Amino acid sequence: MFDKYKAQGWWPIITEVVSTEKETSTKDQSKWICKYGLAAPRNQEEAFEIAIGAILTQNTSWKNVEKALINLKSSGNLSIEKISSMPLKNLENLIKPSGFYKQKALRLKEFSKFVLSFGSMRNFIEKIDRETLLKQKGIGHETADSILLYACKQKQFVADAYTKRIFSRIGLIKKDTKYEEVKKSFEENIPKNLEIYNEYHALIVEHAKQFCNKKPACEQCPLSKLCKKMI
DNA sequence: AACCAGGACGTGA
DNA sequence: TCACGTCATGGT
Repeated sequence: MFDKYKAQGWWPIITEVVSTEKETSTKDQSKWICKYGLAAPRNQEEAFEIAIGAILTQNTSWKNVEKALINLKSSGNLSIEKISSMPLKNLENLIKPSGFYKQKALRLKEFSKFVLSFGSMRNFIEKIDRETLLKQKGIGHETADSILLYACKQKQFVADAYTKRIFSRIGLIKKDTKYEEVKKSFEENIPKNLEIYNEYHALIVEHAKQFCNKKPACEQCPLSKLCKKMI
């Protein structure tokens, strides 16, 4: 997969692009895009954004999550303090494009307050463990592992639905294998290395999007030869 | 116009 | 434990 897709450079981060065109310089023409390959998180703000993105992307396409994140960021509300203190209705409106916006607004607020209970994002990153994180409402296995791996740099393999779909089709696991078991088998069979955990999951997502989606494109798939195609 | 998207939770069996 | 309904917007 790496040969095919190259390094993914997760996690993606929302960044402001300032236009340098002179003709329209009367207005401050800036736009926001989602950028990969930044070696994020480079600071606590990005770590927090990653956690927020992990919650927003629950059963939702990343494209819709981008819209929600840009709404938050461009309005200056993508911070622990703002999300935990702003009116619920405002938050709901900002994240509406990501879907399930009422429950997600609550989850974002609860999570932000949870981080605040550690004192700061830095302390949260230092102290948080998987069991404690899983007790938070709205944070299940995958979201927890995404936050721990990509925001906190802990060696936790993210075994999402894509992972199960690809590797059950290939024939390496059964399709009814539970999350914790899939996670364990990966952690036992690939090098215990942060970069590899990071990149491996990102490649799985890319592969699932390009070829191994619900209706797979097996003809063009780079893994076609080694796959048992157990659709 | 159905169907799907980087899930999680509450419920009843 | 486990299958099933619910939550919701935007793209194909």
